[in-house]
Amino acid sequence: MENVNKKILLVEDDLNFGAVLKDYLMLNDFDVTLAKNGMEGFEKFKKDTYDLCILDVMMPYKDGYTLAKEIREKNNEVPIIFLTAKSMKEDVLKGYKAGADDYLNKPFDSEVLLMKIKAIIQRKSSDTKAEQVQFEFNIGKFHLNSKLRFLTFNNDEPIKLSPKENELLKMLILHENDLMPRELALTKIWRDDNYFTSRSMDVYIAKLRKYLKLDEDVEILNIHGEGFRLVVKNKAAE
Amino acid sequence: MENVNKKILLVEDDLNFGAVLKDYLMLNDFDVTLAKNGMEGFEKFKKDTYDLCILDVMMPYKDGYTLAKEIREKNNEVPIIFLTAKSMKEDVLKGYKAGADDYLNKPFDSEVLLMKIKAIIQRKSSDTKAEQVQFEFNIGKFHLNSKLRFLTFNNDEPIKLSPKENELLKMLILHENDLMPRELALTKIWRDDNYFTSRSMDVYIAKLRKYLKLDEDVEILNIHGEGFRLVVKNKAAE
DNA sequence: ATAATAGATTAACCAAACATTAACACCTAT
DNA sequence: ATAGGTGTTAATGTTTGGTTAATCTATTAT
Repeated sequence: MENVNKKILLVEDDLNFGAVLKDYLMLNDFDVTLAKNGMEGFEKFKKDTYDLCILDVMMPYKDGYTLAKEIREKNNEVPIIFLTAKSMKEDVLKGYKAGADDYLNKPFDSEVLLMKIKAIIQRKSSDTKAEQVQFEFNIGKFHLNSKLRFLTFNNDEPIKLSPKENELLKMLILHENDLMPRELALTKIWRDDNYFTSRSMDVYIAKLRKYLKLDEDVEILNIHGEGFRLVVKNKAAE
Repeated sequence: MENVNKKILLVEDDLNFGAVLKDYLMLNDFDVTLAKNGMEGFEKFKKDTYDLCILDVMMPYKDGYTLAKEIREKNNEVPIIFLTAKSMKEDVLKGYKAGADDYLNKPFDSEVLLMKIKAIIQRKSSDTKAEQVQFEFNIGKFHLNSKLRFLTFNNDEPIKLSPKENELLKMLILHENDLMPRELALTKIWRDDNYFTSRSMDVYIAKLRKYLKLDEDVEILNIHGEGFRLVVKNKAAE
């Protein structure tokens, strides 16, 4: 692949500051799209793919956290950096919970931001190298479209999947017939690994099992203490 | 494998602060090793593998940056967080250049540190998992998949193995036809060698023997006072 | 030969992990 | 306001895994 510039979505309601920051980043060889509020930011996010999102926290109508959550529902991977004037602990924690990769208090030094951006993009691009852009999967007699989040069986009406159902099923399919470690799903999808998220995951496994009952050859098995395994029997007959 | 706690190397010359931070992290289910200077930190780093390093920047003899550079020479992947009293831009940049993943100014909020640690470990944890060891074995007419923990005989339905059964059988296979010392299994699998774990192991040997009865050429023999020996007869006929 | 030690096997028991359904909280859109 | 969708927490039941106990058998040392 050629060396294409990294694309950044910058959402900042302070138009002056936003323009200055955009120029600075563009001078440093990033492709920057500027949105002036959360709504516009989300629209632009949906229309394109970005390597990084920089979100101001305090914005009218839709704040940075809400936007981050919406972005996370669409894309669980893209790095997010929050910009904020306040440095209150609650806000920082809220940010990390919303799936932030980093946090920066205003006023900040632009060179520091640049370093952070480079560090984050670098580490993402290394573990994203096996990145799955693929979003259509066949499993037994099912077909999953993980971009539109629906699952079809034969010619039945498609089953709409929630974001979590979709992510979990996709991860199971990507490990078809192999172990999908519990911990992996929890850290990647739930972004936290504790007793409650683990119970929550069990609930979703039960939901998926219910859907998958339509094809008796498809089954989610548990490997006690390790994780789950999606198996497809009679594959020869496919 | 069981859910082992993440290991953190903490290098901090302020013994008081170091001990407090160590306790706090251990309360949050991390395995913490504390080193009181750069030299000791590097020694400990070489002796073990860690999921994260937290380095104080200002330390006598060997500062945090130098240590980070040494660590990066050995390991390009392990996440590093710097702790520093100063918030000077040059230092921050120097830190990122040395391969930092994050940066925290003292005094900092311990909950914030905890969030950062979790965020960082999560995003790293996927590519660290690539440790592919051997997990498929043939023994007589059996086939063992020790990753998915099952044992198949011919085309029979796979026999599900418990973690202990699986580990023990794997160890026996790795010593095929040779002595597998009792003490080895106890220290490696049971992590303790006493009367009760020894009885427990006998129970597991009995369980394995029951499974292995399917193939009359495979047998677990006892070597009195020494250990066990997995033998395969008529190997020529295989 | 016999006592002492080591091993074999089955069963009983408890704790942890998992499964499933229901209740609840939250947000969004009507 | 309210209905629908999504995700978490609670409540309850089931399964699995591991230890311990009880009872027997084999081996070794004297």
